[in-house]
Amino acid sequence: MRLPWKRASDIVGMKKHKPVATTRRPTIKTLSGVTGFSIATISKALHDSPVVTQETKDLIRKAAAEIGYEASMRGMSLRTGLTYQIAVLMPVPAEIGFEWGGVEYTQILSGISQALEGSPYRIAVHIVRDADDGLAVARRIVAQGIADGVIFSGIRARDERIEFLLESGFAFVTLGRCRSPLEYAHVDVDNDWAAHAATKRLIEGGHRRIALINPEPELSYALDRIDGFRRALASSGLPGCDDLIVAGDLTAFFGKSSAIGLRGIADPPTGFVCVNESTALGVLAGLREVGLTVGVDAAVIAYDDINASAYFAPPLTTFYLPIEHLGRRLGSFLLRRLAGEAPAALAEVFRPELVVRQTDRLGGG
Amino acid sequence: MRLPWKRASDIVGMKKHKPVATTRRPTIKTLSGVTGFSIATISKALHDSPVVTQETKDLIRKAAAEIGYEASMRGMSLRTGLTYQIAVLMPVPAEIGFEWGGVEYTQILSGISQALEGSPYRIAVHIVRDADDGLAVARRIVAQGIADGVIFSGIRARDERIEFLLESGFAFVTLGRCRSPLEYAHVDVDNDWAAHAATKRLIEGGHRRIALINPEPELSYALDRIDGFRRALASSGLPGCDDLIVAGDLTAFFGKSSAIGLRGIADPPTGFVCVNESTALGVLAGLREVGLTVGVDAAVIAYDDINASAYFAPPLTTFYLPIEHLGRRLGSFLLRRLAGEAPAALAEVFRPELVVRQTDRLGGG
DNA sequence: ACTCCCATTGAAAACGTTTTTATTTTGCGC
DNA sequence: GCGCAAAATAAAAACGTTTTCAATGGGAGT
Repeated sequence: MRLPWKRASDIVGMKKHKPVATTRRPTIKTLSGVTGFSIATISKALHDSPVVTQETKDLIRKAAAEIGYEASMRGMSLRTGLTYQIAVLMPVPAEIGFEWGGVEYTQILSGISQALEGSPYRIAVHIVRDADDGLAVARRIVAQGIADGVIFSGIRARDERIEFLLESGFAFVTLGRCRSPLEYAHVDVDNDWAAHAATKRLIEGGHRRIALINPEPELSYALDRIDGFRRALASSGLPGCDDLIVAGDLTAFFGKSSAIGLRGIADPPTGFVCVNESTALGVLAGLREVGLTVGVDAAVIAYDDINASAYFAPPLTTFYLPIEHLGRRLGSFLLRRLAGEAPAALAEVFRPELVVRQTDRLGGG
Repeated sequence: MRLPWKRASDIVGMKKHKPVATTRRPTIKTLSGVTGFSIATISKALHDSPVVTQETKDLIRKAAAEIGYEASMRGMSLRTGLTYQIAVLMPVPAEIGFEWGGVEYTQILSGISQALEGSPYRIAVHIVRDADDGLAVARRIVAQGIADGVIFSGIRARDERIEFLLESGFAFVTLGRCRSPLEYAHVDVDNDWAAHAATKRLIEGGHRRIALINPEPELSYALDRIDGFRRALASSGLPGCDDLIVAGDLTAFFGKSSAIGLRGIADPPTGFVCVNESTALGVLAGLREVGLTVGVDAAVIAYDDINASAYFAPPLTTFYLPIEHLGRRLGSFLLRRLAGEAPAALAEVFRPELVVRQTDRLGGG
């Protein structure tokens, strides 16, 4: 192993403009000198240990506040083995290229960060290419103790990351559920319900041939949506539309090419259920390109996008879920997990809110 | 100061399924036992110090690789005073609400992360509400040594964060430049040029009244764009359009209401230069609402968005810049800064690429 | 008054590094 | 073979905590 990295002390260009007033930040020893108590007592006092008198605690806390003492993360970290870091696995496909759908993570991070406010924990972002890479990163995080907990998404029907983390007893929360009957902290969206509702809505609008623009089928929530989609058709006594289910990445390009392709087949779809806003935008563009705007509707199940559907032409009916909420839950669940709560209690499934923006009736708009 | 946070060791629900095979990860002492060398020699060998024989280095490195030794970040951190963390200040307005434009940070993070790959540094995301909050966070980072360097954006004409960090000698890189003549590492976009080119293009298309949908005027790049905008009009001998410059947040809502408002005044604009895709989408929606599609064009200067303009109706001409590139530069500049390079050498201004998608001619489309 | 115990506090070790200083080994000239 | 400098390695201190264990004190019970 080689560490070709220079230390900060080596850095030449970093001239400290205030080299004289170099008052190092106070340590526990400084506080010991000020108060006269030993560092052991001080540590205990600041941690509210029952063995130390209330009077002493007050004294020490007051002094700490006065000299502006804050425990050094580095010292704590070494001693306790903790890092006070929450690893967030952010999926970024290797080849981003010109288009990219992965737009929702800013809000997730924002939500998590809000939940972590006031705690000593910080977010550390780890970029992962795919689920396999995610597993590798998770392994490294556990093996090297890089973080105290992990948050990740893009859950697959059978998810090795979940299995591994459960086995190693590491704290984690997922956005999404796998299909294995495992017990772990998670936040999810009721995708089955949303897909069912969206499909049902189009059926009630008179559509009988409905397409489902879905994400890659390894993803757990892709299956959930297929379930809801099929259920809606079946319960309405309509023939299944499995031939109109397409799966791909979440780009507008995929939406567009799917729409064009599907409109070219015999008995083409007149309604589209889209996985997110990007694909919906693409579908609209595709329909325009083949000269269709009336008689074809689209509904979006967008719980992870920029909520721009209102500005599309035509405006789209969506199932909206402020993903920041989910992020906040992810963060607070992980904190509670780290505090010792059992994972069984840490689960929540959100139902997105229907935002009606079009009539969804065949020929309407 | 009180630390109400439990340790990992307190956590009850975290049963280790493999309590027996609890082989702690090897430390430098383990390696010392294995090789017979002292920990001092080992440390030096792994850091490629010239005082240790090549033979010994090889021996130690081989042993290290065999037992899978990796230096503990915690130990290093305490000793060196470094954290091996890069703080990225991610701006998130307090009230996200239903709409939100801040969508680009995922790509920035991805780029930075790519640059950091192979280095011991990791990204730590810090959410900030605004520039003032950013200053407060920067102060805390410096005072408490939370990170070794900072990356931030949303630079203002006069930016206190830059001033503070320069003064304190802390390593940082900015996305954007302030207008003060200071020397610091930065990455930026040639906003003046882009605004000039976009405006010029609309002028050549026959437009004489052109609106500029701009971000809030405290931002440095808002001023740059106004400069380019004015310059284009002036050099074409056209009267200025300062009355058509509007400033606001980067949401589609702002774009829409601006377009509607501007089309309502006397001598309304027929061309729109938009700050980003969200506002452009809003402008299109607004123009639709007032019954206008022909005779009015829009150009987008979008270097920070989802690149969906191709799917708008009509498709928009944009100035595109893959922001991930900028992110990569930000990361590598910070690494070089940390390695001691002078900030003067660490500056790069990108010129976005024109992507023509419409004729931009008055009446065309 | 002498133990004994409990309540506080203090001393010291430990976490895993890096770095300074000291010690040992080697090579060389005589 | 001896002395000495130089080269290589080892020892020890330090970074800032937490935690175990020891020490001190006072009060109650006899």
